Amino acid sequence: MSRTATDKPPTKRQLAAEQTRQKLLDAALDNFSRRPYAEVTVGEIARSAGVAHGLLSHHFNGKENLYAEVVRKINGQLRAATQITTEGSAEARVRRHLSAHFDFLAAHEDAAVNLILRRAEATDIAWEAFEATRREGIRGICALLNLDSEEPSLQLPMRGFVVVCDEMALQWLRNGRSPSTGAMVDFCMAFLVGALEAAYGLTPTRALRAALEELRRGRQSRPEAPAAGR
Amino acid sequence: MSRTATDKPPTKRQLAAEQTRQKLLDAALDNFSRRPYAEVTVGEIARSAGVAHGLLSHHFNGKENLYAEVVRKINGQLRAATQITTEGSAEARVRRHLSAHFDFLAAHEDAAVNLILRRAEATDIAWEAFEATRREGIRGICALLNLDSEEPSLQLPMRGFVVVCDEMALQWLRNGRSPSTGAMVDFCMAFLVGALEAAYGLTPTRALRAALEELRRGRQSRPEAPAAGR
Amino acid sequence: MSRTATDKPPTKRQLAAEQTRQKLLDAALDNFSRRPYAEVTVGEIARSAGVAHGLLSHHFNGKENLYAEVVRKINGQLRAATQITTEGSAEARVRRHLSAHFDFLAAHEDAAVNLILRRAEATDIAWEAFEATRREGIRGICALLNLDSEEPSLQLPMRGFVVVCDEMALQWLRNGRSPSTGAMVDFCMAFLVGALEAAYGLTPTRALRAALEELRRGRQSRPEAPAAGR
Amino acid sequence: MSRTATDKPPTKRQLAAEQTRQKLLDAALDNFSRRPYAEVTVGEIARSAGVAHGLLSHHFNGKENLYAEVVRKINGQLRAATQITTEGSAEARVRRHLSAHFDFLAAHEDAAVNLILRRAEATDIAWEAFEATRREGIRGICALLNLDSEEPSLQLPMRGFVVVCDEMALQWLRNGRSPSTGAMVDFCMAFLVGALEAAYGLTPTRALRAALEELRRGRQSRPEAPAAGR
DNA sequence: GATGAATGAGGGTTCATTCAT
DNA sequence: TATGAATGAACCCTCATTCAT
Repeated sequence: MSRTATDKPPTKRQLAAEQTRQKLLDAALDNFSRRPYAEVTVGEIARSAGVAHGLLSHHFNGKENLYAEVVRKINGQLRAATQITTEGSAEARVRRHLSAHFDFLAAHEDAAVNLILRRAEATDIAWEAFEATRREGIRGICALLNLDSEEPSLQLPMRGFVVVCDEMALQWLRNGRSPSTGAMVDFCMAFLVGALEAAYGLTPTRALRAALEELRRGRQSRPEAPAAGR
Repeated sequence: MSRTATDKPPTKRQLAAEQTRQKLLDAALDNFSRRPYAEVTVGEIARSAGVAHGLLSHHFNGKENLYAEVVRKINGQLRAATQITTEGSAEARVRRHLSAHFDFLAAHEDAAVNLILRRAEATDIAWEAFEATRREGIRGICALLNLDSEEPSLQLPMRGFVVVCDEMALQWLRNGRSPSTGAMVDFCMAFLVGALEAAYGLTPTRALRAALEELRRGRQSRPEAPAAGR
Repeated sequence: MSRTATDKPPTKRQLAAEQTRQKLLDAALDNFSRRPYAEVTVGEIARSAGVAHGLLSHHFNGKENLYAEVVRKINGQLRAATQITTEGSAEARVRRHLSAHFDFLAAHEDAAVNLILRRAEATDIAWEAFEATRREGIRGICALLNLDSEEPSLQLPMRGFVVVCDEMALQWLRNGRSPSTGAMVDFCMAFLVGALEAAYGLTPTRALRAALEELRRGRQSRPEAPAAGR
Repeated sequence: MSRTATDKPPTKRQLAAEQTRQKLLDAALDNFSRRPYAEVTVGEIARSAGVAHGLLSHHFNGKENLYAEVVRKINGQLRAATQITTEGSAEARVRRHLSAHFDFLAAHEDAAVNLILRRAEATDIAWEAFEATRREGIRGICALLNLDSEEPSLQLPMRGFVVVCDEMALQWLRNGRSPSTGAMVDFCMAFLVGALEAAYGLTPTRALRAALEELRRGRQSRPEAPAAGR
């Protein structure tokens, strides 16, 4: 499917075909961002892309697969955008991660609402793509906190956490991005603590305790935020 | 829906009509519980109900409205099922509320998954119904904690809270209802604290502090749960 | 599906619906008579019938079924047209039967060519209809000759016989119906003798011998036909 | 097909092209043997052949022509396979011819059913190929019997004869090749007599009488077969 | 000669809704 | 109120063919 290292250099035609594929993908991203799956027709997508609608099946083997590809694409972009540097404390890095997350969503509002935050079921095949994004999000946060994202007791709480971030982001976008990104991050951090405590309540591990203390320490060093529970 | 305050006793025809309406509503609830909106046809619903499909438009003015009605119905049932007695502490009552919530979801699994937890957008008109449920859920929790659900600083965190409960419930149902309802409630309570702290972080009100202390008090009296933040 | 004796008299609407059904059926018969299955579109049929094309699926559940219905219809007509009186010798009755057969084919030339003589496979479901016609044809001839059409040794020869009649009829229609119907019948009779002798060769039964003698007797009493094998 | 009498030795490219052509032709024969014309796509054929589907139009000028070519090819093979030696009486040679016919059909069952016996109309251009086969078959039999296959009075009966052989062969293949080839040949011979008598009935020529006597003589010398008309 | 990307007409079917009965 | 025949827009997909490379 993808060209390997031993491939001959792509010919002009292959290049053109790839371009067409991208045009279709972009057009689909655009359309699916604005209207629900069922309301977007392949004809519209092809028209947006300026190509014959038959090409859609040629390149993507049907509307469903194209949709899934779109979801994968936007989520890949999200993942790339939330890769953050390793500087600073874990808490600081989580904050930067979340901040980048919100920035990305704000920069791709339509796509964010319809292809990231609201996981419209659409179709089985796309569902997989949604799930992958979610798992990836959890893995990212866990890594920053030195937690094992596969740990069973973390599954539910972390899922809850990412979902809470998404839902709040959704409302935030609807509200015209108020309150500030910083406040949104604060909210998320509070929920993150809640999530970890939930997990800790079920199975109190050393790693969890360390992560929680890390988060608390970070919070205290930010004087504008009230000390927890005091 | 229509009969006014001057109500004459309903004629036989009105009675029969109401029965037909209910048959359609029940059939629709059943069908929409099992398949996404777009995959359910009015023909199927009418067939399930054993009536002519033309009646669907007659009684509900179209598929969309019927769907919204279905969402309203199931959510009304949910609301009724989570009305709890006023005994005990606020914390205890919140727990009972959540417990009842999970029980209801477990008892109506299909409907829960498709009509409550996953707010398939479906259509603008149904979206309203989903939103109403969510608002109602928030109001319920707030009332138990003596909080004003209209308070702006509570909007986002509380939305996050209900959403987190729903998402975890969704996974829980998928997992065959493991872990126990009690553990699920614990999870939710931890997130509730997180939500309130998030709100308190933004605008520290007396009511919030009281609610938080209430929750902490409750938690301490349940020795198996670890003390917060230690 | 069909109304039974206890049915209430059909309402006007049922009557109208049945009329529509017939219009569709007639239009389909006409179209399928002129062009092969694959070249006839449902749109054309509906247009010919002067109704919406959606009705085609409504009444017949798809093009394939409509086609099969058409085949059944024309073959039913053929069967009706070849019911002959019981007067005369067996040989005379067979001749009348064949004569009627040719007359019918000539009167419905297009349909005959495409829906009777050339059993375009079209589709599994239509194949059944073609087969039924053939079986019926065999049964008819056998009955006239006091033969058991289920007799295994008769299967192949009789199949061959009806097929030979059909093929010759096809050429006959192509030739502008020359030679005369009488000559065509003579041809068929000769093949019928061939068929029965083939069967007799394999399993010489009394019934077969009787039938053969019957045919020979008939032939001798028609002086213009040459005595066999002299 | 193209290279003329002045033939230079074929270049490598011509050779390769011819190979491609053959690959395509073989793949097409295989595919058309298994599914009706309309259900076979050029893409499948090209894939089977392992070449680009564009080549199909290049080499054969379209699907229809390729199909006709396939019919010609298989029928050419059939013709070759039924060339028999000149030993023995006319009757014996006819039998050998028919025997070879059945053997070939059995050895190429799929192709036989779909490309020889059942003359699916497919398309005008293929029809010609089917007709040619049929004419050739008639000519072959006539030659063995010293009959002029162009004789008008023979047209219809002989057509009937070959068609009867084909139809019985079709059933025979469906029945798992029962009864034996010998019995099938017997059947055919009986029909051949029927055909010739039909022709003789219309126009009693010396050649026909000779042929009939030849066949009868052959039959008598095969004691297990009952004498005709006794 | 060979490739396969591109075309786009054309297909059959589904389905929510309407409306005469 | 109930029926279900009728409508026809809209859908996605298939596919033979073309043609630049």
